[in-house]
Amino acid sequence: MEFGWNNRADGPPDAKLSRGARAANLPGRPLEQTQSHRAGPTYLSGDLVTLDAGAEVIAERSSGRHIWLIRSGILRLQRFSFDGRRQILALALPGEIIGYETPWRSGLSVETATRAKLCRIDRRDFEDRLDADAVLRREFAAQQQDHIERLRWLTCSIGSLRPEERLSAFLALATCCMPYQPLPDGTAVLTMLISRADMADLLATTMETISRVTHALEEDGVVTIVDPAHFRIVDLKKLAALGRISDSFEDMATRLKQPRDRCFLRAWSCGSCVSRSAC
Amino acid sequence: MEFGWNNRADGPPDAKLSRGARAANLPGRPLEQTQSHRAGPTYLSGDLVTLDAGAEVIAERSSGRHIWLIRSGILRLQRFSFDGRRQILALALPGEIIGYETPWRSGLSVETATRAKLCRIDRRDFEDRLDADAVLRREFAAQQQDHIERLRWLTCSIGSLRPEERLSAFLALATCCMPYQPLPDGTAVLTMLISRADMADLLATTMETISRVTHALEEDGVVTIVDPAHFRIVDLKKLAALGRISDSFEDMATRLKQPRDRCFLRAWSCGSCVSRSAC
DNA sequence: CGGCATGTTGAAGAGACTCAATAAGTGTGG
DNA sequence: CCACACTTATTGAGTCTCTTCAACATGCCG
Repeated sequence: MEFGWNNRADGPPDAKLSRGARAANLPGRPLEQTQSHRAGPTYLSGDLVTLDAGAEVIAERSSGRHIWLIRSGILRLQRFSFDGRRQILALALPGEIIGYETPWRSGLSVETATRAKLCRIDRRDFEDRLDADAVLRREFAAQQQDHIERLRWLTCSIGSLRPEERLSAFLALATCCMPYQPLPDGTAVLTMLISRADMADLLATTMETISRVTHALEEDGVVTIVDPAHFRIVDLKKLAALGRISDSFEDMATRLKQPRDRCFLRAWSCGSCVSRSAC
Repeated sequence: MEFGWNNRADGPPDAKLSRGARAANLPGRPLEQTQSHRAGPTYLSGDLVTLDAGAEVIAERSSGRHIWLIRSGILRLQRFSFDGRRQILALALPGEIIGYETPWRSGLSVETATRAKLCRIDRRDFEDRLDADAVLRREFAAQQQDHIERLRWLTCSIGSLRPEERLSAFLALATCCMPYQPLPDGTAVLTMLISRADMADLLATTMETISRVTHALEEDGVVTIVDPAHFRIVDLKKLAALGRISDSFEDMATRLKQPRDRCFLRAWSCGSCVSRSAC
């Protein structure tokens, strides 16, 4: 079974499709709303929660009593610096666990970057389960490892690549974890699920630079901008080369595409989740 | 027992003391030498190895069969980008395990940043031991967590701080893991064990900028440059504030100062190591 | 239609890099 | 002990990328 948005019954709704994307029958991107849908103590353990984009999932100073399994959507792990600037440290994808970071002090917070469905899990529960189940343990260790490697990629990119190179790499990798619909001519259309601001804060640059660089890539004929949320990837190989990840692209792609969710989703498909087909 | 260089019998030799430092009776910094002392398959498992600064410990494409316990000295985990530029992703300190990164492909390598004593351990051995010993397992997990947090700090610093701020934070943190000798007047002298080039490549800037910023900090009266390898820290609080880590300094300091080595050093004090007092 | 959020474009300025020259310190040889 | 080679660190000048700030465009929704 392949892991991909195109095969999902609960893919993003078509509500915010631009004219161009609607005509081409492409998936739309959910609307970002700053609706602070706080995760209060009202949800039962294992309960399914649906949040709009921009909702706070874990506050900077949180008890850390709960962790979250992502069923759909994308979350961002971020930190605000003294002057209000934001650095996104990681995007978390469906099937991944987020919030297990030890004592939740270091000024990190987690928000939804898109509309998302989450499963809240009690930390104690989670640890007990992991202790008892070697398969889960192994899966979780693999996730942690993936997390570290992505963070290392990010650090190296920010440290020694130019914004254009970082963005190229990001777009190339995004084809592995965002809707990516092939076209008859061999190219394919990527649906960018996160906002320009999120891209900028992940890649440690500004919205303006992202915009400029995107258009520069279009000039170079590597991508075409269908509309702000849809890029036609003309030359994925070249994109990876520009992003300096030609060598590691296969590896990174495999990990991003992995059906990470299987065992966790099975493990926590009980409770209120089991009653919904979306799970 | 406190973790500190000043208490160590095997601290850095005084051979390379500058005039100023020698007069003040400060510890010296070992000489950087590009002597590529490859770790061949001749060492026995658990064997103690002494390497000069600049020696390759793990090559970019390594089998990953061995991991290393650092007994003294500092190692650097690094990656070279396409144009030969280097990004240091982490410094590894005494008591820490390095080289456990899964399949050793992603272009990472490990070298000594100072003269170092290492203990080579067979990966299988290590894993078996970890499986059997909950204390070791916990210690190792804590190390991994520390590693992630430091990497996150680095990412945020590079992403949203200026070189001067990054360096300030680094100097403040260095007081926790490099020789730091208090003076009667309340200030203290930090011995910088790594080279300007390493500082630059860790903080994602250039040697020139490091030099300029260092002198700017001296202008501001936060530090005094005794000689290239010795800084008198006049105002540690202000340094941390400049580095934007006032809030988290205590936390980070505690973790850097932790006697990380105890259980690992005990666990692998057998074999050839036990016969040397340096262990 | 107007309000609002998001995204794009332009112009100016600053910060950091590059390149090059110089200084300081170390080790070697005679 | 000193001259020499060599590494490491510092300083200077010029350049350029990227940010900043501002205006403008676009799309969505009431």
